[in-house]
Amino acid sequence: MQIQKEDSKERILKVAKEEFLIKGFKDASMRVIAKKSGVGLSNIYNYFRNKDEIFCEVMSSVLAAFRKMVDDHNAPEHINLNVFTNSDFQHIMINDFLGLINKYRQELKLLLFYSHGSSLENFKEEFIQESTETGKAYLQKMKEKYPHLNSNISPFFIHTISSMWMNIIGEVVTHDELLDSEIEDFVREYIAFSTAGWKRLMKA
Amino acid sequence: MQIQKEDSKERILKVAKEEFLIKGFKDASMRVIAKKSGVGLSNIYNYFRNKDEIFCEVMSSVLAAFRKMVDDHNAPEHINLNVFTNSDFQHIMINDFLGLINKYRQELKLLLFYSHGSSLENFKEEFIQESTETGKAYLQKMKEKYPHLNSNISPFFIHTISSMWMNIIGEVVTHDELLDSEIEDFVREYIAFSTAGWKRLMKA
Amino acid sequence: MQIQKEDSKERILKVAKEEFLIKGFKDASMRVIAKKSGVGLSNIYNYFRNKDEIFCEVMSSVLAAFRKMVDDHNAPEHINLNVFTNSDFQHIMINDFLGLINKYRQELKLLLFYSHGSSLENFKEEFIQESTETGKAYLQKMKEKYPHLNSNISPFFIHTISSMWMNIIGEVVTHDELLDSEIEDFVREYIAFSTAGWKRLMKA
Amino acid sequence: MQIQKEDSKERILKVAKEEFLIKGFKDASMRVIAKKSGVGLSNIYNYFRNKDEIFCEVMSSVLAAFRKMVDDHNAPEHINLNVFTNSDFQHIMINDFLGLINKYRQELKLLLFYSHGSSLENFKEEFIQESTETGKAYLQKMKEKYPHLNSNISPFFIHTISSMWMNIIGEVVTHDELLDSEIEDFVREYIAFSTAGWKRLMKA
DNA sequence: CATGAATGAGAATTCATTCAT
DNA sequence: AATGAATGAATTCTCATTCAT
Repeated sequence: MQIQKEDSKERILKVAKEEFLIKGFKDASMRVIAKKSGVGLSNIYNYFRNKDEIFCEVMSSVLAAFRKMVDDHNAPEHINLNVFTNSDFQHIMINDFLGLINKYRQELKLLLFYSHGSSLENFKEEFIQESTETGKAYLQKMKEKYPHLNSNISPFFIHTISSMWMNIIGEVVTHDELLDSEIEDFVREYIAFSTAGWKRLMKA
Repeated sequence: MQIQKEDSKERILKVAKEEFLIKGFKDASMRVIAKKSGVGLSNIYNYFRNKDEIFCEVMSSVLAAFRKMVDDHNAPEHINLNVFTNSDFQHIMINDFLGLINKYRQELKLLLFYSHGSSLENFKEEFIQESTETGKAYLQKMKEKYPHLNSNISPFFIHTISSMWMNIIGEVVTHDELLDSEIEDFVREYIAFSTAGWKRLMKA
Repeated sequence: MQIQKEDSKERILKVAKEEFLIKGFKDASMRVIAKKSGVGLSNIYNYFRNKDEIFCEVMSSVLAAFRKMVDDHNAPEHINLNVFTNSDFQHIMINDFLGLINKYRQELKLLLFYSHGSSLENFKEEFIQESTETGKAYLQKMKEKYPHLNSNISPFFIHTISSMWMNIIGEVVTHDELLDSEIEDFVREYIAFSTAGWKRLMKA
Repeated sequence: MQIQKEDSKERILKVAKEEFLIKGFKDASMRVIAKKSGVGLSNIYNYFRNKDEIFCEVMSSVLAAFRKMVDDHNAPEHINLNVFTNSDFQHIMINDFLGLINKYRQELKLLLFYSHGSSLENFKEEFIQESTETGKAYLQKMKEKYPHLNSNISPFFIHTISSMWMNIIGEVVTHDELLDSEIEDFVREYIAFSTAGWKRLMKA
């Protein structure tokens, strides 16, 4: 019947991703995925153990890239006390983020907005938590090195800033229509905004 | 059997709110709500047309308060070009927000995180959109009044800032454990952070 | 459509019993039960929480009768050291059993042979265990009262005798075709057989 | 990948036996058997026509041994009118049984308790039926040879005694924990019990 | 205002088996 | 002898909602 043979798995993944983006993980139906993939419903289970495994496989590449990026930024040679205040540094980091976003726009959308019910539903919260801890550690080091600076920032503020990062990613990812130039404008503005903000906070 | 008679509706609303907070709108079950309310399942439909109407009714008070607050802040006498840069002004506004949050913590949680599947699922997006338009109008007026200031902020930046506000509300609402003092610290920090940011952006 | 209205539950129970007797608990299908009952599949779940609850309800009467009979026989005034050796006593007990069997033939069949997968699947084993303990207690008392008798019977023998009782019930229940006279013959023979057996064992 | 090549069949049989013992014939899954055997699911069908054939092959040895034992005992030179009443004779027979049980404990368990759904599910009943006929023939011969003895035993009693034999086998097979000495005690007791029983029945 | 029965579509997953290679 | 894809029917149970009384 179907012309294709072995790419069933790829078709399933492709269709599943589309369905997840339309309905969300929980409301996406295996029946529909099967039908749209031109694959027998039960046959899907020869490729994936369950719906969650499909979701995770759809997400695997972005998760790996995400993890790699975070680890790179946390690598010892990059640990630098200017993270928040140095706009060059921020530029690099943001551009990395933008690269990720451009490549994995759909997956990030799924991760941030459509993962409810899957085993990745807590990813965002967990990542925020992790970022918060990283942020606290930065401030701790700062306090040691530059005692004259105010590094006495409340934990909840750091948490909120981490959350904002995720929020920004969510916004960029959601707005497919943004031109590159618009994003660049935004980035410039955000860097100006936040570096000024951090300077003020820490000079107090 | 049941002592109460007419407060059935109140009991339904109370139980429904709890269920929505536990399961989310979509996954909350009418059966469970009926059982926990001590009300016959079909009887619920004498009080509400459907599950969505329950959700909206649960949410009606917070929506009204929200609307009122926004309208108040947008009232002509409050329109003021110091919105972003004057920290006193921000303080007032934030305190209003905090009052709302304290009073409607659960409802806001529902609105921001548990409304998927309901007719209010787009509330957050719509509100962000509205705020964005308001923000744009402010800047427009600013440009007219103080031509020397930079009011050429990209629409997406404004949108993102609006989104951040919602995000912050979400964070505060989520963290029930925060002490008042911690929130005060956070507010002071955030005001310092953002007013500095805005000043820098507009002076450019 | 259907002429009957309120007896749906009864029809479901009746049909379910039939299906269980044909297919066994596990292989009986809710769909089939629904179809044969002239009831919508999902409607069954207005009457019963799940398949197991149907089974238990089908079985409730026989379980109660069973329990009552056992308790009666274990009542203090009936505790008697001639249980095994006195044929009159056995006659009474057996006749009670036969009454039960006649009344609950199908249910007993379900309980003994068709309960696999249900929450009652261990009933037989548990009952044998209980009977074994009761048997041991009898022998213990006997030892105290008539020291000259041999009451040193191995636990496994007692267990096996208990199991045999269940086995006999199973056989009688299975053979619907037996005439009352045939059962009477059997009972007479079995009593002769077993009382002689016990006497020999205990005189040793 | 796998070191073994041709013993695939043996591995399948071994694993299948384990699965049957855990889940029963019907609930044992071909997929699981394949996975645990390290054999492709469809490859199993190169060795066996279907699940039933696996079960039968697992059971073939015990069935042959069972058949042989029964035939031996029914051989003309062994036909003896003391079957029931002579304890020496019973001892021999029982020891044969115990040998079988020790060697084929698992298979007997499968045959008696886990064969539901397979083509051997009626083995027990059929064997009981066969034993019953054999028993009747014995009694018939007895009646001819010793007219003064009561050989007028009801068919259902004979059937039940045959069933008891199977029941006893089931109990012994089930209780893996029994020591040899405990089994010996039990056998001695059972022989005493049943020979006394039979004597009483036939002298009447 | 309340009840309980009914509906019909929907969910994910599992099954033994077959087929083409 | 082995693989992996495919099949098609089956499973129990849940859902929001409606209807007649």
